[in-house]
Amino acid sequence: MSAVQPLFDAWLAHYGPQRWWPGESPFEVMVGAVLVQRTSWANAARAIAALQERRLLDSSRLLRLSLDELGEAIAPAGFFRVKAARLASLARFVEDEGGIGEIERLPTGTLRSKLLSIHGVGEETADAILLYAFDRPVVVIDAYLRRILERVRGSAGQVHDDAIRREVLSSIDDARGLNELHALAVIHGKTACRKKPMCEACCVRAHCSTGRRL
DNA sequence: CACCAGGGTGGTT
DNA sequence: AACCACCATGGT
Repeated sequence: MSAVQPLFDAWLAHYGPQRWWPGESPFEVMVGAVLVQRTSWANAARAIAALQERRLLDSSRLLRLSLDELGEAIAPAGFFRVKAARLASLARFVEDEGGIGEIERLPTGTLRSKLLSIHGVGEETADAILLYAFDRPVVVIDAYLRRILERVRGSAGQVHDDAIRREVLSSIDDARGLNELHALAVIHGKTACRKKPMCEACCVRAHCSTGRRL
């Protein structure tokens, strides 16, 4: 019996469909996935807007810029020196693969391995790119989802990512649902009570003991 | 003032 | 394998 379905149903009913990711092209989504690392979406969005204004949401054009210039453009997203290098390696990957059109043809497992080989792309970023840029049915596991599932499971000890993947996929296995699940987990984590670990009422019921509503 | 935000890397134990 | 410091801006 999976604990995921009741959470998904409650969140969807309460918050409504989120329809992530706000991005017009796969490359823009990839860039956004890096820029938002450990950063609020509001700040990442400013950096994306700055790139858009300079017509840099294009791998070949982005590669022509120096890291200093790139860093200056994305400064609002924070960690700008690190992220400038990561965007450059992302753009180089797209160019080396022959463009987004070629990347779209790769099988999900192959694409995931390639994404993970990019410097600055870890598991969460790779899975977010697979799901939101390329519409692949993968589970995006972030700190929110881990925290929530650990609490719902109740038992001590950490829940391994592969166990989370299997449990989620037993209830939700299509890209559309997995898209909503991750978005709703983030929205819930930002708006519901922040007790660590989250109380069960926050996760499952219509209210939580701190008085903030689900 | 402290704490957080849609992580990942490199170094140390 | 499990920590740890570090990266940096903007909002609350």
